Amino acid sequence: MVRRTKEEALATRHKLLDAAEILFLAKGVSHTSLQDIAREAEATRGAVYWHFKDKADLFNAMMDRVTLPLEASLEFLAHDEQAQPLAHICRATRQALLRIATDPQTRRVFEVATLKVEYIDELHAIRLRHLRVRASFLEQIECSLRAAALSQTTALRLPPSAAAHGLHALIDGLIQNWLLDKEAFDLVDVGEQVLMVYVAGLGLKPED
Amino acid sequence: MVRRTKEEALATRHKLLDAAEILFLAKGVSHTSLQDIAREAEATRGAVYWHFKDKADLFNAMMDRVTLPLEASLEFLAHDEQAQPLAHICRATRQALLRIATDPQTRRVFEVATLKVEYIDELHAIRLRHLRVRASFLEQIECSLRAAALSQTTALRLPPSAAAHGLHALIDGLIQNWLLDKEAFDLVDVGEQVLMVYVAGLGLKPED
DNA sequence: CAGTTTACATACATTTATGAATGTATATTG
DNA sequence: CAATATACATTCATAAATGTATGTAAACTG
Repeated sequence: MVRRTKEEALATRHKLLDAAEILFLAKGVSHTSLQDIAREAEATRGAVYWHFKDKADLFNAMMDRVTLPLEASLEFLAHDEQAQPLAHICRATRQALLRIATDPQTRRVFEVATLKVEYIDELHAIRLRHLRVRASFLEQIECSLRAAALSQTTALRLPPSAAAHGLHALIDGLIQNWLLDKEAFDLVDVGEQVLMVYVAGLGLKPED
Repeated sequence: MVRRTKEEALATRHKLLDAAEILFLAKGVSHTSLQDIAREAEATRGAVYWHFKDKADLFNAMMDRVTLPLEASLEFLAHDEQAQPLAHICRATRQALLRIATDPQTRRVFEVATLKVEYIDELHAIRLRHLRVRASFLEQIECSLRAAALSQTTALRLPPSAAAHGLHALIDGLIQNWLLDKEAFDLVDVGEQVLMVYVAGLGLKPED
């Protein structure tokens, strides 16, 4: 009944994804039925199946809504600012941590992706996405680290690849542990501090 | 039929847990039915429900089988070796990484706990366990870092708590990322290197 | 060695999720 | 403005998982 206009349809699509975020976070992905999602969004499973092929498809759409813009902004930052590569890393990291700590939607989706979903073939896309993001992140870091070492005429204490893996693990580990218990420490503050420690350990002097 | 002796019963219990490890890893916890587990273990759901209350109970038993001994050995190491606290951290870390990288059961269970299960209230125990292990780990690290700074008569560049959180995040992040893609880097080698970098960044000189 | 408990296997009842099929009123389009 | 496609809602059939209840033969116990 009451066929909706295109904008209204887009709105229900977003309501469905909003509902999914909430419910996935609360009950986990696999324990949330499409029925649940429809109910929370004040729609029916018909609407769900109209907009999405199945739960995996819906899940991916939910991820896209947050990660695609985020990746885009990372890409954007990457092409900016070739001087001061180290400062660039620090700023980008700080911005990401701040975003996770303050933007509810980003936090929700990150938490779902980290703690509320099982990485299985059905949701293979999430693993691929994760790996893809990581790869570009690593590439970016490695490049910046090389540039920083060059401009400071010091050699890194590690092969750049290993150094980049460490830096990434540090940030990733911080995020995951913070999501597990948000009271344990301040994500942005501690993140900034330990990042400084790590780059200092690499033999680099802070820029800026 | 054919009632088993106590030892045989224990054996089927272990077969069930073995089966659970395999299947959880392959299909994820929530997509593995107790039927699946029973079949894989060449038993029936009757056996499963005899040994375990439900899937959550079985899951926890599976975790215990690996983490309890592991925690015990950590405890053991903790009371050892008060001199050279830094070297102690390095050795303990190296040993843990080595174990994850080489012992199939440990790796399986870690991978299940990290990637193949949803942290929801039903499995609340897993979150609590995770937090408990982390807390004791942090305490241990923080203590060792203080001791190291004291013995080297240098001040840490960070408050010890933040320094410990960073170190833990570094190791944890490495493990998680390695589990996500084991070809990406060598866990033990890179782990050792980045750990050195981090403690150097803290302002400490390597012991040993 | 009789009684009891153990260690399961089997059967049953209930619930629940899924996907497909169908219905339908309205927005959109030529 | 008629035809068609859209945006759902409803219904149905099927499958599958769970928990419980019951059966049972052999191990254990006094």
